[in-house]
Amino acid sequence: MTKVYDVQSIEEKWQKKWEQEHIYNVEEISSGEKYYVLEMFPYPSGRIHMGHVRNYTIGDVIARYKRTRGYNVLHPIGWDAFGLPAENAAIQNRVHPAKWTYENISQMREQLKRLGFGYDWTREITTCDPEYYRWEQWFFNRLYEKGLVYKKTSFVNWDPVDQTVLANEQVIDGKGWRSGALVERREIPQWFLKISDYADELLDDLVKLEGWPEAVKTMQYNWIGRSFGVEADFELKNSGEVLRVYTTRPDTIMGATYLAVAPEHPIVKQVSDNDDRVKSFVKECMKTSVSEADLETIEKRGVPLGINAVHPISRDDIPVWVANFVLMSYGTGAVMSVPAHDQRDWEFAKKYDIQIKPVVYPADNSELDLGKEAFVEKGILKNSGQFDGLNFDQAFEKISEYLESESRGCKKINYRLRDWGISRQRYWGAPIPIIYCDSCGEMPVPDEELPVELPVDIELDQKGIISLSNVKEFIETKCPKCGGLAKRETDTMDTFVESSWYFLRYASPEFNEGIFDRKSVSYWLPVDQYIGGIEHAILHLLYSRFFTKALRDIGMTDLDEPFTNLLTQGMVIKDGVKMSKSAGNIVDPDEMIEKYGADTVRIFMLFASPVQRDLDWSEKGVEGAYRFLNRVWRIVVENLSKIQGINKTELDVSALSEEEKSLLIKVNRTIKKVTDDFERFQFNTAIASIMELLNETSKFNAASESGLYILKKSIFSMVGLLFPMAPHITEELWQNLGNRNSLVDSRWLVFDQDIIESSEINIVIQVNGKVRSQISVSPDADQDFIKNLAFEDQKVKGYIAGKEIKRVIVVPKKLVNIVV
RNA sequence: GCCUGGGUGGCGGAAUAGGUAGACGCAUUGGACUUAAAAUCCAAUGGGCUUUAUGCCCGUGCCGGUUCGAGUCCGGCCCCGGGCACCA
Repeated sequence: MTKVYDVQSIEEKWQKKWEQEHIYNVEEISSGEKYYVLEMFPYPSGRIHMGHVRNYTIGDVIARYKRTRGYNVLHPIGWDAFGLPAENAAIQNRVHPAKWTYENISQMREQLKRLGFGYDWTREITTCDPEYYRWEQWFFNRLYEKGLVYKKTSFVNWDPVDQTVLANEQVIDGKGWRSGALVERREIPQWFLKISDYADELLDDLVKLEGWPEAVKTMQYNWIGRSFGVEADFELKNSGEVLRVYTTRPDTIMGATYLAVAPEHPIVKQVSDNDDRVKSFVKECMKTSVSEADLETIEKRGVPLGINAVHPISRDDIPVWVANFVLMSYGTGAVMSVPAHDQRDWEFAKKYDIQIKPVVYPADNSELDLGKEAFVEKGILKNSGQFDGLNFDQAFEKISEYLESESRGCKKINYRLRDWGISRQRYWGAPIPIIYCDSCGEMPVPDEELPVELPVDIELDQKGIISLSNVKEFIETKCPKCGGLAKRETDTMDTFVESSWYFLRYASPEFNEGIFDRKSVSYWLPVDQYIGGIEHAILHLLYSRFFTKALRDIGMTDLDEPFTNLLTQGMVIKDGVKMSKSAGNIVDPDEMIEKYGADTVRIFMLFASPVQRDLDWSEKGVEGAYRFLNRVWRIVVENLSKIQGINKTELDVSALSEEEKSLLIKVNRTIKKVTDDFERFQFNTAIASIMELLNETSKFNAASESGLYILKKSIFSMVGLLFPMAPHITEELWQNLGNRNSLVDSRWLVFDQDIIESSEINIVIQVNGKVRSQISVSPDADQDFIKNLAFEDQKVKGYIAGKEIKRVIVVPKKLVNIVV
């Protein structure tokens, strides 16, 4: 064994060995339990970044730990390979997206291997491979058959100079990122998946996800946003048409003093043709991006449409406005505005001098002051005719009943969740398998003609842009029904479609008779532990849940939910901001590996911060991790010859010296602590406690055979506990310690509870809640005994002398508090 | 704007069910070893006070509350991060 910890050769040696022995490849076996641990697969952007390193280190530790606990562990990896950056690279570097993507993949694959992650590489998936997206197209057809696919128009960001659709990310301060032109909203036909059909189940099943963070569940709950309200019809005076509004506060309906509709609402068009003011306002409203954050932060503005509507209950005339804060995509695209009881309506009414009519009063009879803000709480109705005196619940019932009896409204459940628009006017994506025939209409591509392959063998144009709408050979096809000339859909699918089912494909990645082998999926799924960034809390996870349920409903699986447990990791921060190319604060993992080794980088990542929280990058911290592993190396080197011959199996604990006993207890406590921490994924404190054990072991002087045995046990324990986090150095040490087996297939360490409980425990004595003294007692000392000891304590006596003792609180095994 | 998470020494963080605030690491300072440096090892390290002690007081973003006892629970505020449906 070398004196020096030779990082590079050790890591290379073990990586080679693991790969040669295919040690991480797994199969379905009938005995024992399976465990499927999965990290969110990477987008092949070029090189691995620290965020990946963190994510995959956490996953690798869990996979290795579970394997030592006897599970049959599936730990796969793949590539989320379609997406926008590949097209940007094409434009910037004139390189074909496919070439760029595959080159990135091979580079990143090597980087992952260099970090020592134990993946089953035989299951590697690449989503831009036709053998992958073929099944996605097949699934699209099933959804189409079930009526879960439909086409409608919706808005996109349009760059009027570049004549292209822009992603929200490409709109900066309302302008196209390359052209700098003011972005417009443009309405185009697009394909949608009816996720709204699953809104109730997606919402109600959240309670079943006990292994998910509350924050993620709350965010999904609010995102789906089920609300109970009322739809009410306001008749338009000019046309007799009905304007339907949705409200969750029907109790305030008598206070409605105007209606507001979205700029895209059909009735606006009728007016804007003859009203220049409305026309220019609507045009103005179209000059924003489609992102909700932008819409919600712009100044609230509106103009009157010049038409009135009849209130469905009071029959009063109220004016109709068009306003930029009303969303066409939510409810009916029209709202009744009650300035007295809604803050946004209040501000709008103040701005445009519209009447404010209070109809709900505080239940405690306190005064209603609408001078500064709206009164938005629920209360008692007044000025509401027949509904006066009712509270919210009563008013909700009576008013909806009344509207229903007059055929002017009804109760309605609404969702904030919108259907999923999957059309992208982009090249680098999976083609949507639809054919348009002039005589037969639109239809899906028959299953036997799948995959509809994305043509890869095409040239970039002068700007580096590729568009499917220019590829004649792709577009022109024949109609599956009549055989006549027909055209293919040129939109591709949102890349979220690929990532919504990849975790199922890992169960049988080579299967070519279907989307997956049912047998394999029922063995491996659900994913026992899913790990990824908190930024995916809503979209990716919600879409994956939707796909899983839809696959179940077409009879492909029995799964209700894809991910049993979810761990959301924080970001990697440097100098106060997220580590990213755009911030210019990237630290290349390869450089760190070269300098300190993969084990050091892994240990730092795990030690610097708890997994759910953001992690501050610090090279000083990396050096600390490196020092720690060097100390581990050295303690083995220095003691190797001493402990080699020790084969003791029985220990007489009562005959041990204090020092020996103390280390023995520490070893057992550390095993317990690290085990508990691993179960909770608290790797930072697990490492801290191994460091404590190392500190105590370094000070230890083995003076007897028992002492040497305890020293050996401590060293073996440290190596075993560190293995899932630092696999290379521990395998090397393990072998040098005379073991023949690999730690990969070893069993997790056990601790002896009796030894842990054999030491005395510390009891804190407080007087009036302040710590004044401490005593040491055996763990089974009873309360009265501890109480008496506390009162006899010299320091305590000084604090309680001459004072009346009001109360004594004894918390077993913790403290005594004397209140005087 | 809406939804959501966070704020503890010089720094990263610990305190698992309301019970010793600051484990472990980094940095800094002093010492040992060395011709010297690096590496390593040992020690000190939240702030203040003076009577220098087995001492006292303050201290977990801010204000208030509950409790024998609050970093932890409750109410109100401030600041920072994540998401907002075409970045992935």
